[in-house]
Amino acid sequence: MIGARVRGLREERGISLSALARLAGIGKATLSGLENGTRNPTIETLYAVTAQLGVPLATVLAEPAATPTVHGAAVHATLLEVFADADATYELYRMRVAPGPGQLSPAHQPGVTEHITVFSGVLRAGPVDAPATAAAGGYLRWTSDVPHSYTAVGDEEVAASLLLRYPRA
Amino acid sequence: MIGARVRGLREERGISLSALARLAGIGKATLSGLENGTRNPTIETLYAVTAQLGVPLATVLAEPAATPTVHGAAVHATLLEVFADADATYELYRMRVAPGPGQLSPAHQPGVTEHITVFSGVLRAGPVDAPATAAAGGYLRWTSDVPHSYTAVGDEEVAASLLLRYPRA
DNA sequence: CGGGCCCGTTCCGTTTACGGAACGATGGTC
DNA sequence: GACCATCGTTCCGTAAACGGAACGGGCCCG
Repeated sequence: MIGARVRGLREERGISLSALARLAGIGKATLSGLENGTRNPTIETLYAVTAQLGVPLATVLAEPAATPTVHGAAVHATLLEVFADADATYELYRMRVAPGPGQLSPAHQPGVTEHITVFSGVLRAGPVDAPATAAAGGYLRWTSDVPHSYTAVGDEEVAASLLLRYPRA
Repeated sequence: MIGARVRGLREERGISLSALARLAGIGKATLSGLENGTRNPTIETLYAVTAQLGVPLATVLAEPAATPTVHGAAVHATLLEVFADADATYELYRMRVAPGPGQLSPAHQPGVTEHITVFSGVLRAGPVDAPATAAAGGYLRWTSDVPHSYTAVGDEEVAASLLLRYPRA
């Protein structure tokens, strides 16, 4: 898993296992075992390798579901950041809405608001009884304690940022 | 360094070293040595701990600023994502504004717009001749082809997301 | 073909990270 | 006071990660 990523990065750069081990100041046996997954490396060892590869440690630490994604019929969102404040918790998503029939989302807790800034395409979203439309650069905002919908207008996929605000109960 | 972060996260949660070691399925000696920096833990060990703390591994691996950050007198922004569309390029930032005198920013190219959603604190920002104010959950938007300013109102630091839209020339 | 070179893996002795147990310190209860 | 539970550190034998050396394989060159 992590070994495969290291090996991939090394081969991308076209350098040999022996050479990388020498550059990183570790034994060839260590690097071989790391790449093949037969060793459980220390942070220090892994850092020596990633530093030589010029990538941050996080690159090879394939977090299993580190960035949770939400899939739906038309909507696909990736969590970029969570911010927990005294008054509310914010979740910032990168959202894509595929063209077609759109997607319905059930009501959230009372007081939850959604904030969308459209990057590209045309989005029609909001409470099912009063959706609004925004094109690239536009902004939408509604209180999502009622069922709401997301629909891409036209044939183009919509890209946008979605901010969910959950007030402290 | 990394030990201090683990200790900080553990104490934030108010659980003892013994309890965390038991939950993570590792020895108390191991966790003690890890927190005090007298051991060089394996990935496996560190993962067991961070998983129990509910944070990704990257949280405790003090990466030297992998993502570019913009520092100013009062504003500190971290680039989260860049989105290049046919019509415009978007840059999404995580922004903090320190309390105090605020910060002035010169005019951008014509047509550039800024979009801010405030997470916490109260922010006063916009064109210098017509700034607007937003509290937690609020949204600001202006065309930034004129000089503009950012100021935290009150003593609390402002946290927000900043979206910059650069129309294609 | 033989020799030299570098490749990646395997072997092996040393170092060290590991978990369990023992330790002294602290706080609460009777 | 004695007692007990839990805290975080230290001690210690074991398991394993470490680097160096040896190994087999592939390639090039004379």
